[in-house]
Amino acid sequence: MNFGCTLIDWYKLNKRDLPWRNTRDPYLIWLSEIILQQTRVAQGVPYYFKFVNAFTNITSFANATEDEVLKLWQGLGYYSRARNMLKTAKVIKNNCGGIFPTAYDDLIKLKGIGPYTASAISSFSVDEKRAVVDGNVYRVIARYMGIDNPTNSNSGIKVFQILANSMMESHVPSLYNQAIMEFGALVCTPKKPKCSHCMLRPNCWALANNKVELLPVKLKKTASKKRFMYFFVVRNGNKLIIKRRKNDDIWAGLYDFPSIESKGLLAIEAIVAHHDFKLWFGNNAIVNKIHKPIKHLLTHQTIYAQFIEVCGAICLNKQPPEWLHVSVNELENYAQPKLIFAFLKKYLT
DNA sequence: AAAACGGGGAG
DNA sequence: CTCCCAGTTTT
Repeated sequence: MNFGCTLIDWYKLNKRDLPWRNTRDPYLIWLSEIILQQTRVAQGVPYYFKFVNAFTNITSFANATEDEVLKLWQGLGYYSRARNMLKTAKVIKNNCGGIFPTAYDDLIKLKGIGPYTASAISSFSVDEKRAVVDGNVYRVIARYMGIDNPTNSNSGIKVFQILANSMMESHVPSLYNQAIMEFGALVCTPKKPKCSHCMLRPNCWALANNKVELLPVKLKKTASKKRFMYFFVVRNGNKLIIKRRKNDDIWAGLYDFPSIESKGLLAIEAIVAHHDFKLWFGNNAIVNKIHKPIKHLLTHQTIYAQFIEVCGAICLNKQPPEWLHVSVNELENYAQPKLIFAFLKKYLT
């Protein structure tokens, strides 16, 4: 029995019952695929339901505001996915008559849809013959075939795509693609793979050569950077000052507080002496409360954050025009980074 | 070719 | 703590 048949037989018996399976609707497949980019299934499922309920079809999605979409996306990370979804929804509404494309060559032109997602949507919706290559596929092929090209190198990406295409053979693309990914997620896992009861074990190169834990090979990623952020919590009656984050940094389009940033740890004396602090709050501002520092871990940076409540003589005329005064019960309409959301939850109770 | 982009779970 | 997840875009 060959590779593909073995995978598909296993899949039919062992697949998970996931909410985006059993549909050919490219809109629903697109929702699930964007949500699942660099995201575990368990984390993505609730968001899939949120979006399906909020937007029944691509046109209703296209009519949303960016704030609305980001609010639904809050907590999922990689927020450019949400902003790109809205751009793509508008393009489909305005240039494709609201009909979601199913052809790889059309899909690949859309924002947020790369080679993996275009392959997934085109194969799952209309069985276009396109082999998906995601983290699971890299792992299964690297181990089964004994491929040690780095999966995140330019040459490695090419090699794995070619191998993935040829290994699909003449199997039903939707079925084969789902099967190889599900197998990678459930059996050929990154850590502690279930080799002992793997049906591919007779032909697995890595198992025969005792290299299962060493494959796939991945080039080391850049070291995590440290950042020190100081957020000013300014209350004006029942209103708080928030602002929308710029597009040149993390959390683009989400809302946080006026803040300053430093390369290193700052004492409170240095914070109140900071140029921006004096500009915004004047010399008579009172630091009401200094919250305990928080260490917020991201994949590529470690953020040391501190929330500082400020009151007293606020220089209202020196406030940047982009600052918003939002009443406490309206805050829930503004998407916030996890760090800010977690603070507000405690602060407001 | 390399860096940037979040948050969570497993080990 | 490190690794990596149904990757894509930007530099």
